[in-house]
Amino acid sequence: MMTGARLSWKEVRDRIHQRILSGDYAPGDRLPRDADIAEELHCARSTVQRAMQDLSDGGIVERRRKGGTRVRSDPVTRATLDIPVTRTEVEQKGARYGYQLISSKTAMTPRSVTGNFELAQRKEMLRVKALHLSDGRPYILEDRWVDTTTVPEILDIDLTTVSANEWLVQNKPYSRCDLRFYAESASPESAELLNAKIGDALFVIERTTWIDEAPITLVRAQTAPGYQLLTRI
Amino acid sequence: MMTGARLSWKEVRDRIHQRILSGDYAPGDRLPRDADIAEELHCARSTVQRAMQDLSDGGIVERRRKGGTRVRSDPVTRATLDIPVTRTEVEQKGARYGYQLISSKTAMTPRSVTGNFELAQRKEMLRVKALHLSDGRPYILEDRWVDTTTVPEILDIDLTTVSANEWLVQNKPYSRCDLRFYAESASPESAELLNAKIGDALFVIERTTWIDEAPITLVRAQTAPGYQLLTRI
DNA sequence: AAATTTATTATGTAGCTACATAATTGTCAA
DNA sequence: TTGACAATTATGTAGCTACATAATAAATTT
Repeated sequence: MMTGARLSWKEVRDRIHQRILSGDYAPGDRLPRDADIAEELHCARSTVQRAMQDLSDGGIVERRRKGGTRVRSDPVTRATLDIPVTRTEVEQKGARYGYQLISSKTAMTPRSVTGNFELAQRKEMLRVKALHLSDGRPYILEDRWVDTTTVPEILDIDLTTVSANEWLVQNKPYSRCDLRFYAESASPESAELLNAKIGDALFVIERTTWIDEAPITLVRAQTAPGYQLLTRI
Repeated sequence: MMTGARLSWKEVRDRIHQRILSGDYAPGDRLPRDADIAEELHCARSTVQRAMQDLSDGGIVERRRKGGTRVRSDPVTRATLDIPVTRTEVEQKGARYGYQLISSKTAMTPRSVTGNFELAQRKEMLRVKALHLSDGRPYILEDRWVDTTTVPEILDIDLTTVSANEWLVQNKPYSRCDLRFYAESASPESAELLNAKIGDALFVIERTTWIDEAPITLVRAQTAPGYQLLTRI
């Protein structure tokens, strides 16, 4: 990684970050202009620019034209999450993946669903319930609505052999995705399917996707007790 | 945004993304080399490089030297989360922020804590319990361990007036942060403090931070019933 | 003194070149 | 056939220039 003469933009970034960490620049302080840092570190302004841009993306500093760069005085913890296809998630843990379709039928969406999609009107969609298994044990219970106007092909898919999760993600890329995380008590139905006790605290991942403005799917994925979501390294 | 003659790297990115979305390039397919795309779109290779890098960061494509660029065949949902200081979070919702210190005393860390910090030995740390309020109602109950070797100053801070959350984030920047999300049933103690019922499903945010290799703090933040974490737009 | 316009300044972006690096492919000898 | 080495190739990075853009500061007018 260019350990010799020239500094890479990542090295520049880390040096500047280090100065912030060590207290050289405190929250709210203004940093020197890119050009001055470049001169000091004997590198090009474009290198400093890339480094600063990365620190800005990471929520470490704030940059404004003419105003310069300053250390964020209201720091946020910014994290990146990866949510893979459930099959992959299970297999990456070295477990055997299993899948069961519970039900699949068209129905009128409740208001909570149209609300999530930011639709004014309720409409008919395909509702698919399915269970993902890890080494034969319940892992994730998903309750999904698929917009059959946007994705009519879903009606021809045999969802007993391919999960909607997998099929959609492989065949219907989305341009927008909203995620929502919360906790919920297990209903009698969920508890039975997830092999949990009624009232157990379940971690829920809710995902809504669109292609342009058109809804694709909304999933409520209830995870089995003990499930944890970690930030990627 | 340079709508005229030249294409910005974001426009290039969006065009390539669009082709993937429309099915021109399917998962697993190899895209043309940067130079060819540059020629086709009448822009510089560096512009395509920036666009591709962004798509790669976003988990849309995979790039390998010599191997070229291909559409990820195992797509992941990648999301960015912002977790602000609790005060800011409350105030951004237009609510009045409140804070109560419950307890603060040094104690021997249990194994679960040292495990999170990746420490071999148990050690004495400061344990701080506090309640964050939104419009006077319980919002987040935090149970925190602070490494007094790394952050000895914390012992001189009056934690009845300043929350450890705020003081640490303003004064002790971290170089590494691990996050963990899960659901948990309310214990009798938590239920009372959070104004919830015993056994209610609570959403928990667990955060561990380090400066270089040295532990700073580990917080278990139990949120009040109804709390939801959303991805930033 | 307030409002408007103009100049200044720091960051943002695009284009070009040159070279570094990692993978793969091809060649040749043992 | 296999192993080692060399050539090729596509991406990655750094440096430079030129100009765009936004925000502030200064100057000017009302």
